[in-house]
Amino acid sequence: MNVPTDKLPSLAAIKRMPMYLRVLKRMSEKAEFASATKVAEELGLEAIVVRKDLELAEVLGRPGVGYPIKDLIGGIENLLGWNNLSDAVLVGAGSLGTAILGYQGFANYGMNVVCAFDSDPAKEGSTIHNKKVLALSKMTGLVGRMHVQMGIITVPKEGAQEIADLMVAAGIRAIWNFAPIKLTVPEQVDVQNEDLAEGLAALSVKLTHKNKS
Amino acid sequence: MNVPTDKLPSLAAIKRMPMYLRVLKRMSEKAEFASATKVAEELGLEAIVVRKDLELAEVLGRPGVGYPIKDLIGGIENLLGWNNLSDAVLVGAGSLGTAILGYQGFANYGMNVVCAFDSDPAKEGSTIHNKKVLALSKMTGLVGRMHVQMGIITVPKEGAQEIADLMVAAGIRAIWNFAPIKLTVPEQVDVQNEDLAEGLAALSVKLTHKNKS
DNA sequence: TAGATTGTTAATCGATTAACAATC
DNA sequence: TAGATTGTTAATCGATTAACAATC
Repeated sequence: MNVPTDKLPSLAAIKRMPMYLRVLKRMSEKAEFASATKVAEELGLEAIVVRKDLELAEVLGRPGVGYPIKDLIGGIENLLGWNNLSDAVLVGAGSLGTAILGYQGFANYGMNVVCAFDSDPAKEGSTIHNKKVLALSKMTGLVGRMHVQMGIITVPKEGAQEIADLMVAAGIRAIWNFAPIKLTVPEQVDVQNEDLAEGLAALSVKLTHKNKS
Repeated sequence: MNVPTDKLPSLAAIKRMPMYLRVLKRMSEKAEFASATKVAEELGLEAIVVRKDLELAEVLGRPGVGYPIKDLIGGIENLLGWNNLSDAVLVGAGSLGTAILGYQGFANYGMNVVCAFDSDPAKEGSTIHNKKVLALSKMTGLVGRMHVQMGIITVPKEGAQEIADLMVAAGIRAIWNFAPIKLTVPEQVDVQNEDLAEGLAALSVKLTHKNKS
């Protein structure tokens, strides 16, 4: 049952979607239609970029008017799979884990963090930002029972591979990895690495370049 | 006093540098030379990518042998401007701010977070991960006195623009922004936006796609 | 000498930007 | 009708990948 082979979305475009979603949700309170021009202006982008990206939502726009905002939001959420929430578990209730647990609005981003796990007995049983912290030994069972698909790794890099192995064994299919290390996982498991140092590197070169010239 | 116009580094390559730095520092304990082949293997990249990227460090490699690791590390740090630490201040001592203050190894990434600021009087005077939290009103003076160049914004989006304005007025030249909002700043000020939702979007489409096919 | 790996030029690929007819 | 904006095709740009002679 294959759909007509859509244009395959570029990663760059996908990464811009959350930003569109935020702006569109705000605009939806005041208007019914949004033009690419307007959205671009709000975000400091070129209108052509926005128009190309919004194609991916597969919503017909009206020349001279713009796109119906509600449909656009629906289209983008559908593209990302954010129209029905995925359950996730987080392992590593340190300060980064805590920050992520406290991040408001993952619900807007298609994700429901069920609970956290930590191997430190002192943290076991506590509650962080309304999420229970459980013993790591309970993860496998819970993930299996609830068919949790997504795992978030916020442990120090030494323990990250081990946690990834546990997650994979438990049936998790996508890993959001904050440890600065390459994880080895079976190819059917998706991994998204976050590396804060990337952004800092980008900022640093700009600053350095500027100071030189 | 211009250098011979080097190849201008691509942003993608720059963002891979921290990863190289980590691997090379680890390898430097055991070996003197590292080949692009070996580095690529460690990181799950293609050797050609690594070879091209390492060009930017402007270190001569030896055919059949590889690159002198120490020099390579120096070259990369020099490229990024991480050989001499930049001072930074952080505004917003919430859970994300706390996580960043606690992040070990910014010293490896060329940055020294001097202290944090928060507008909540209850936090004033406290210490988070060994960094003092001061009243926001003290920021301008401190930044000016110490010639701090970099500002980190970890306040909720409602307050972010205001903080950016304060930072700019105080003389900050680069802003690392974690609030999900477009900041308006003079063009000579660099901004690096971090948006966790980007990575989540990328992971979500992969997962969604997989579940469909 | 044989094997590995660099440095560099050229080819490919993909994403961004431009152009413009169609249409609200 | 005039102005704005879409949808789409083509042109440009930049990054990745391939190829290979030079050399340790």
